Amino acid sequence: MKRIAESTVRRLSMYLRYLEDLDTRGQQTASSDELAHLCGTTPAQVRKDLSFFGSFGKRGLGYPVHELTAHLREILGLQREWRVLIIGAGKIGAALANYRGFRQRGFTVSGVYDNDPAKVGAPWGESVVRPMDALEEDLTRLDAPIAVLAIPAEGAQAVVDRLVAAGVRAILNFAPAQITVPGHVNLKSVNMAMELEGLSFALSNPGYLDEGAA
Amino acid sequence: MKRIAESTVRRLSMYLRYLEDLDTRGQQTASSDELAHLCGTTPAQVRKDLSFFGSFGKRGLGYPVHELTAHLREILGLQREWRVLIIGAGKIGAALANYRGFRQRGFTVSGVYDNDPAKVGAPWGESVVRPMDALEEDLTRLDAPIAVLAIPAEGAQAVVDRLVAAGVRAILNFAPAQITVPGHVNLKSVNMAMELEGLSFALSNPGYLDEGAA
DNA sequence: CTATCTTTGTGAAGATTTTCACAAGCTCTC
DNA sequence: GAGAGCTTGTGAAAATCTTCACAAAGATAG
Repeated sequence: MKRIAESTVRRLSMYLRYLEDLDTRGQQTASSDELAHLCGTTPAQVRKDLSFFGSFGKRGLGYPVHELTAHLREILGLQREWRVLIIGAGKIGAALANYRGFRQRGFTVSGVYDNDPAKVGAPWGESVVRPMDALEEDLTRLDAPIAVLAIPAEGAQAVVDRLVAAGVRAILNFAPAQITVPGHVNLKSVNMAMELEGLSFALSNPGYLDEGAA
Repeated sequence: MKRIAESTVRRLSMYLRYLEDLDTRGQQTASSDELAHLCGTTPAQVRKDLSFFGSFGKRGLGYPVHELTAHLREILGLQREWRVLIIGAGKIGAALANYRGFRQRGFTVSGVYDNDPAKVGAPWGESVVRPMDALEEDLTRLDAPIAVLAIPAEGAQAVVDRLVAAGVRAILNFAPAQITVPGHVNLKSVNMAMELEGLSFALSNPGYLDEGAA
C-alpha cells in the first residue's frame, strides 16, 4: 500500500474547492493546466496527484468537472457526515463554530465545551455550552470522532489525554502547545504564532527563504 | 546564498518555543536529543537545522539554552517590533487580536479594520474598529509591514490588491480563498477547512497517509 | 478516413529533504 | 594529562517529492 504525502492531500483539497466552483458555474471539463493555474501549482503535479487514485481524465479533453468533484469528495472522505466537538468556548471556538465552510463540507458541530462556569450553559447557536465534565459521555453518545481544541496551551495536553481515553479518533489543535497522542489518533496542529514567525523570518532574511508559495 | 526550506523555519520556531520554556526554568544547556524529543523530531534534524545558521553548540555538552534562544530570536527576526494590521473585525479577527502569543513574540496589533458600518467605531481593546477606507493611509502612517486577513473569501483578493498597492510586505491569510500576490510580497495562508479535510482523509483511508506528525 | 491538435498518464530524471554514521571536540574523573 | 563518556557538526547515503518528456488516446476538421 503506497503512502500518500500530506502535501498531496492538501492539494486534493484545493482542487476540490476549485472544481466545486467550476461545477457551480456549469463548466463541463477542466484540464490539468487550468486546475494548476487556479491552484498555483503545475499541470504535471495535478496529473500526478490525481493519477494516484485512478484515471479520471480523458486525453485530449481534460477532466470531467462534476465527476471528478465526486471522486475527490469520496477520496477525502467527505461523502459522510463528520461530527465534531469543539473544546473551548472562547473566540477561536466561536470563529470555528461559525465557519460556514465546515457545514458545507459535511462537518457538523455537535457540541461546544468549556470549564469556565460563567460560560457553561450560555446559548450557543441552537444549543448551549456544555461543561467539560460531559466530554467523555458526549463523545460516545454523539459518536463524534473529531475534536477541535480551542483552549489555552496550559490545560491542552490534559484535555487531549481525556479525549484519547474516551476514544476520539482525530484532533485539530489550535492551542499553541506541542501535543502528543498515541499512534492510532490523528493529530493536526495549527499554530498562528508559528505562521507569523515564518513571515517575520521572510521579512528579516530576504532571499534566504525558499520562494514562498501560498 | 543557500535557500532555507519553510519546514526548517517552522522547526526553528518550535525549537524557540521550547528553549524559552527551558530557559524560564533555569536549564543551562539542552542536547539535540532533548530538543528533538520535545519537538517530535530527530536529533540529527535538530543539529542540521541549527548548523545552517552557525555553530551554536558545545560538543559533549549540548546547546546553551539562553544563548541559543537569543540566536533563534535574531534569526527569526523577533528582536524588533512588528506592527500588524488585522483586516476583519469578526470572530477570527477577535481571536487573533486577543491572542497572547502575538504580543509575547513582538507582534503589535496597530489597527483593526472592517467595512461593516455597524462594526466601525466599536470599541476594540484600547482602540476602536476603523473603516476599511483608512487602510492605505494607516498602513503608511503606522508603518505596519504585515497584514492579517480575517474576512470572508469573497472580497479577499480585492483587499489584498489594495494592501499590496499600499506597500504591505507580508500577508497572513485566513480567508478560505486562493490569493495571489506579486513576488516581493510574502504570503502565508491558513485554511481551516483544508486542515479538517486532512483529518477526514486520514480517518477514511487508514494506513494510506504518511505518518501524521504534529 | 486521415491528419492534426490537444491533453492525459507515467516512467525516468532531477531536486530537495531527511537520516545515517562517524570524526572531532569538549567535559570529567582519576 | 590520559582515558572514558558524551554530543556536536557534517559529508554522504537514503528517502521523498517534483518536474520533465513523451507515448498513447481521444477530439476535431476536412
